Amino acid sequence: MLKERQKLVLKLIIEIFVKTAEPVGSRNLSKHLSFSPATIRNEMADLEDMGYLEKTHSSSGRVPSEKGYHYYVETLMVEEPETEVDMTLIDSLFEQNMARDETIERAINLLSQLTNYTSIALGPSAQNSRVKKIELIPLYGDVSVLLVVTNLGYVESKNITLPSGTDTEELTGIIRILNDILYDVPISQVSNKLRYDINHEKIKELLAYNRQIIDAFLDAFTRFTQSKFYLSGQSNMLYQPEFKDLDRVRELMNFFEKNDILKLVEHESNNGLTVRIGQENEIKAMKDCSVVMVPYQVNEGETGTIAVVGPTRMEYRKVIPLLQYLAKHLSKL
Amino acid sequence: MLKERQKLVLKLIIEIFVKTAEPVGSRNLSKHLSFSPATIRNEMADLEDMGYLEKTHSSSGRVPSEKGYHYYVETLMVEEPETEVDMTLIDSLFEQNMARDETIERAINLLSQLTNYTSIALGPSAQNSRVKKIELIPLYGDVSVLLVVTNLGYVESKNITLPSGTDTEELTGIIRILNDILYDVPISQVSNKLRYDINHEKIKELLAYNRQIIDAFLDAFTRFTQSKFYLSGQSNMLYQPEFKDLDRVRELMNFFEKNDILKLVEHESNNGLTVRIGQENEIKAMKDCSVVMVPYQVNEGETGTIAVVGPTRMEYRKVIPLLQYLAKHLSKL
DNA sequence: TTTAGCACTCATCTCTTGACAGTGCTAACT
DNA sequence: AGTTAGCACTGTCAAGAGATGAGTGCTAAA
Repeated sequence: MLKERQKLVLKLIIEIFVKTAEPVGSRNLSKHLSFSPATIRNEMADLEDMGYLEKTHSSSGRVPSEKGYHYYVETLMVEEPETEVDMTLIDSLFEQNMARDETIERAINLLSQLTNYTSIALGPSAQNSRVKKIELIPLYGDVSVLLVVTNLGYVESKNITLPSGTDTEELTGIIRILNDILYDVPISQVSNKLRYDINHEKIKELLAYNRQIIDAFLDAFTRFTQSKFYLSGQSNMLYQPEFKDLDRVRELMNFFEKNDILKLVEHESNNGLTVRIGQENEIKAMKDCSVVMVPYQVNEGETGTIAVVGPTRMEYRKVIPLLQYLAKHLSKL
Repeated sequence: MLKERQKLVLKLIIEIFVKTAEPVGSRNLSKHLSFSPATIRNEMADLEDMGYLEKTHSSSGRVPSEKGYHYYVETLMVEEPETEVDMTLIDSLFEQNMARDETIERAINLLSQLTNYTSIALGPSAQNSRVKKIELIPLYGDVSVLLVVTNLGYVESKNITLPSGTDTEELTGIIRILNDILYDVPISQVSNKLRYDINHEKIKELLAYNRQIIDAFLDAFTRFTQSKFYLSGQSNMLYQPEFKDLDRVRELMNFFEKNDILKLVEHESNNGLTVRIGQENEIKAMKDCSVVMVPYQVNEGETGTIAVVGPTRMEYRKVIPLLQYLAKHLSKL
């Protein structure tokens, strides 16, 4: 158990380090505290022994350890008061009443602007919705567009070229069959149903008729299962002093460019706030980085995630409330 | 007019510099040529006087000037023979017969992989297509989804909440009116038509009835006019020696992150290959960068652009044929 | 016209040095 | 006991001094 004064010192060190990114020395600390540098040095030595602080070299000031950050986030941290102002900015964004996709995108942009870190949103996927209606609309020549609409309003389309001279009535027949088979089937089960439920007489009929339509379907459906994702403020990281080394920058930017970030954000079983500090995200490029993520719920079973990626030296007391506030807003949409 | 030997020297300097990114000296050149360093130095001095070469400092080797690159691209350059191999890779990508969006995305990825530069594609916009069909499909409660389909198969949708207790028949009536008014109207004119053609009796009726539907429409239509765009291989630039300076990196990454790249790629009136070398793209972040772009045509009036961004010291003789080859393929889709 | 030779110019790398920020420890003070 | 002043010690960082080397321009000879 930490003594009160130790807590105070730890908190101060973290908050100063978050601002300056420089190891914090006893002289510097004593300006904010009513103890002499020597006393503070003793406390720091103790905190280091307990694993809350580290040194960058034998005669440097102290730097928080991952354990230190954790303790800070869990017990020491108090919400940054200025965050209130930022929240009104979020409010006003939501007042504009835009389409959800755009709202998420703008929210993520705002978030990375407010925090100066990188923001990520994983949109809800259509995977949990069910087929509502399938349509085939003739366009020109032999080309038609296939439409699939789900019960939550997700839409996917794909152009297909039918064998020339296909009978229109026959087509409407096919579409009717598809609607019969697939109505109210969850998106996640459609491809199985189409592929393996071949015993079904009607599907046999269909396959015999035109393989291409089925393929177009499968294509459209796989697109349903890919949830959109938004990324903003990557370049903010370049202004963080921990990325003054070009190799680190390359590593990080490569990482952002790949879709590996998805793995990072896949939220934990625990469905509230998750804070992963430093090494905990096992990705090499994310050394010295932390991820804070919060799920949001859009509909029954439809959940997405928003997250902020920053250096371990992150303004948790600002980021965490902002993320939670944003998630609450998004859930209300 | 350049003498043959001068052309040879210029070409060699450019091709060596493209590989090494180091100023090219006379001794180095003489290894590839059957003249002594002194002779070559004389030619280089002449080429510098004519503005094809530059020095980084008084006693450094030579570096091509922008004028030098231009001359190279226009007259000296011969297609890199290995590009053939890359083209078969492009071929095999197109054999997979994916949806167009995905094809473009994958093509751009491949392109940045093959070149080690950054690739951009500007998808064709739906702006030039016409309204084919409008539908309103009830989902649950008072929520319906609005669908707009164009004659080329573009689809946009938007969920709307209708005033509770809206009559279904009334709704189908509204949709019929909208279809009547907007059928075959070019997307680019829809919003004008809806907004200013208010004299039209039927629209008056509609507005009186429900403002929300109109807004949903306008929203869906504005999304039609935004052409998708694809960006890949940003981080490739970080491995180019011209970006060993962090400030440059920040500038460039910022630029990539903003949608300003669109401005860069907006293709010229001249509808073939465009090569913009160095300062010609007036954007500060693009100092020392070149852009090579080629339009591709998808349908009557539907054109997009693909482009490669790299350092001025770019492998033009590889990039240009690849881009053109890719554009040809995309046009065939 | 070509080439060898030479003096000269920068950029770059390494080594040294001094300033500086911070620590741990000891001894004195409350 | 807990706190504080003093001091020797340690590591980082920036600036300066050579030393090295690649490359040039110019001149004079082949």
